[in-house]
Amino acid sequence: MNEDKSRHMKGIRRLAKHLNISIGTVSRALNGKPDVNEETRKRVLAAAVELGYEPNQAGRSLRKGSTGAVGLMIESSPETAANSDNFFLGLIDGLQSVLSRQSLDLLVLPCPSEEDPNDYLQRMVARQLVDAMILSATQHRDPRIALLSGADIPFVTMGRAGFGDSHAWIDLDFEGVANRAIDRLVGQSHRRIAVAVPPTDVNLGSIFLDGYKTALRRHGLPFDPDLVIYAKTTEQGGYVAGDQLLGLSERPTAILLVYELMAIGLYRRLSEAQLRVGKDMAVIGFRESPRSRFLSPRLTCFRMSLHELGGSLAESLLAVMPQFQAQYPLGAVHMIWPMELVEGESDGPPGG
Amino acid sequence: MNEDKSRHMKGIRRLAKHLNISIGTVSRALNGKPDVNEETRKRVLAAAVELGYEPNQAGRSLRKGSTGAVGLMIESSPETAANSDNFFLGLIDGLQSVLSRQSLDLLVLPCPSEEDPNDYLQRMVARQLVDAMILSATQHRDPRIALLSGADIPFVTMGRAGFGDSHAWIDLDFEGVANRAIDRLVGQSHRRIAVAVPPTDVNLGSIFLDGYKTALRRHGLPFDPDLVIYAKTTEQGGYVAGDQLLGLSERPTAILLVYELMAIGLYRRLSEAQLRVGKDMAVIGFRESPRSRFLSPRLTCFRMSLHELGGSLAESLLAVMPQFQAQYPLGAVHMIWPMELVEGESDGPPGG
DNA sequence: ATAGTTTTCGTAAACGTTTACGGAACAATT
DNA sequence: AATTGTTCCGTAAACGTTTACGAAAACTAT
Repeated sequence: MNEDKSRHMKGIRRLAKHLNISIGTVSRALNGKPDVNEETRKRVLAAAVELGYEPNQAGRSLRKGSTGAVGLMIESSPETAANSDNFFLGLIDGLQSVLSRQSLDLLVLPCPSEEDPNDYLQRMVARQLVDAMILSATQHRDPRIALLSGADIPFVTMGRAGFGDSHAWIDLDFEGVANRAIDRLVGQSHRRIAVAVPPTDVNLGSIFLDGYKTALRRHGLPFDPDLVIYAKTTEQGGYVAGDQLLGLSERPTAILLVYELMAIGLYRRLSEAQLRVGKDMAVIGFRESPRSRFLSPRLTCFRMSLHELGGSLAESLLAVMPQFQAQYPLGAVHMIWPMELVEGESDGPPGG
Repeated sequence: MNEDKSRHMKGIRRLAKHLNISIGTVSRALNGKPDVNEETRKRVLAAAVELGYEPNQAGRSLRKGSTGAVGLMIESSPETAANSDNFFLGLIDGLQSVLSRQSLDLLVLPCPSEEDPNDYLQRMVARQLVDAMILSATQHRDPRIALLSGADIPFVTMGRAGFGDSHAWIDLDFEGVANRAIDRLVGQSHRRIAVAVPPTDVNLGSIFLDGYKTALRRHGLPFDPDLVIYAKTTEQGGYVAGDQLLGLSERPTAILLVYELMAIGLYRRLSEAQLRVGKDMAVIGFRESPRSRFLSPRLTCFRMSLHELGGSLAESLLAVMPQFQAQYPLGAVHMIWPMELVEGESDGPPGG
């Protein structure tokens, strides 16, 4: 060929020169357009790998108006870092497994802790480096939702937001977990059951609390506000939750944690008070982690597949992206993600 | 103004029409170029916020050949998810704090577990959506390094790679930690000290092991290959490391963990064997986490600031980016990140 | 052989920026 | 008044793609 002439060129132009055809044809060949001879398409594809050609994303998305990437916004503050733990990495893997089937790339967009999440999201959206967004850790009445709706960019949120919630979302089954945990504890003849939640402005806390209350009511048990312990969803939070638990005048015999991570701190605080977890105090956690199986005693908690959750999240995102609605005709999905009880040794009848 | 006429336009053109000036001037005003009247610059800036203008990234980077973003490549396999824990989120926050000062954005690029990391990196680089890369979890002789060097894209790695290592890197002080841990244990009159490392093809393992060996030699203690336990760096890995430990004919009195996470599994295994951590078996971990303070007994381990590490990583990246070498004239930094001992209750003289 | 159809390809415009270049306006110097 | 310099701004080309359009070529059917 005339590699001599194509040597100094770049991009698709180089490829075209190399093959002695026009750049239009090269582009069509690479993009699987129908009006190109199969023979030449083969030659183009072969030359592409030979020359290591990859289309320039800037040029492509400038012309197409779409980027072939979706964004996952996370917050990287030390606070979230402690909480979210390995949650995101598991989720990401599930997201990719579905997105890659549509040759969509995932970009994780971490909002700096110094910047306002709204400003950050606004900037990212305006820059148009993704076609759609996944929002994690949505707060009650999260303003980011209005922003994305207004900008008319497809998105899905991990977590309800408490509006009419007409947008697509998936949320964990906080009510179900609270219900089944109470059922189990009451079945073990516990009567005074505490619950640890983050401050109620966090969405998940109030939902969990609602589940807790209705479950108590269902069993004819009174709701005692003293038994609601507000604490951070960290190891440290679990420890201070333990503090508060021990300080109660009429000590409960069981406690429900909205975050599995808190168990570590709680375990320590209880052992400092010479209380045996599972005997003197029943503990049930929320989401299972590799950790919970290796605590002693093993933590009773609820299992879910992060990978599958990520997959469903991706599918529900595709369902609101115009390009993919033919393949994923689901509409805006609203989904409560089911969780499965994992029996440990951290609960049991009061008094052992 | 003639908003009527500018209504239907987009981008910088809209702004220009709105102000009745040329798009060239608008662009220069926004980019802080000197040849623009301060008066008009003010008007442009004001109009930009008024109309909520954000430059289109595709157009900009197509023209400039740079994107204003740097990438952090991570791997999202379930394996890494378990290991890396909250490592990345902490790191990211530190990275951002420095990068944002240069108005650089950070894009986290998670390699799907199904895709070959090299192919993925190649794709991302070729797409030109970042100006520079940060590689995490570099392996021994990591081929990604050759790839980036060849593509002539600035990068820095988190972890040595064992080549000549002429590229910029920062790595944790595995030798120092191993040395000081051994010093401490020997000072507590331990003589048989085990060490748990991942399979040696992982870079950090062999370095840690080297530090362990030289420290033993320094104290005139023999190196016994039986005391090197190969295990995964997870809770599960800590548990099976405990298994192996207990199975040794001549049981050591102390063990050194290359990963703090393993402590949870090890604690459990030891308690199952009725051994008291810190009395019957001294345990020293590697990197401190919020967790280690709430284990009982508290884990003796080594502390570092993820935030500062991220900051240094970002600075050393800027130092190899041509655009910023004036401000960060460091050259290619090779840095061993220092760590500080945190005394817990998990070690002590043999026999309590 | 002609007209119509299909297949295949080249041409050129467009996407939204940035920037080299040159020109206009004005001030300062001779 | 002519020259030089400075300040500011508009024009237009470029970046690497994709794609609407039309034309040439190759069939098909009359």
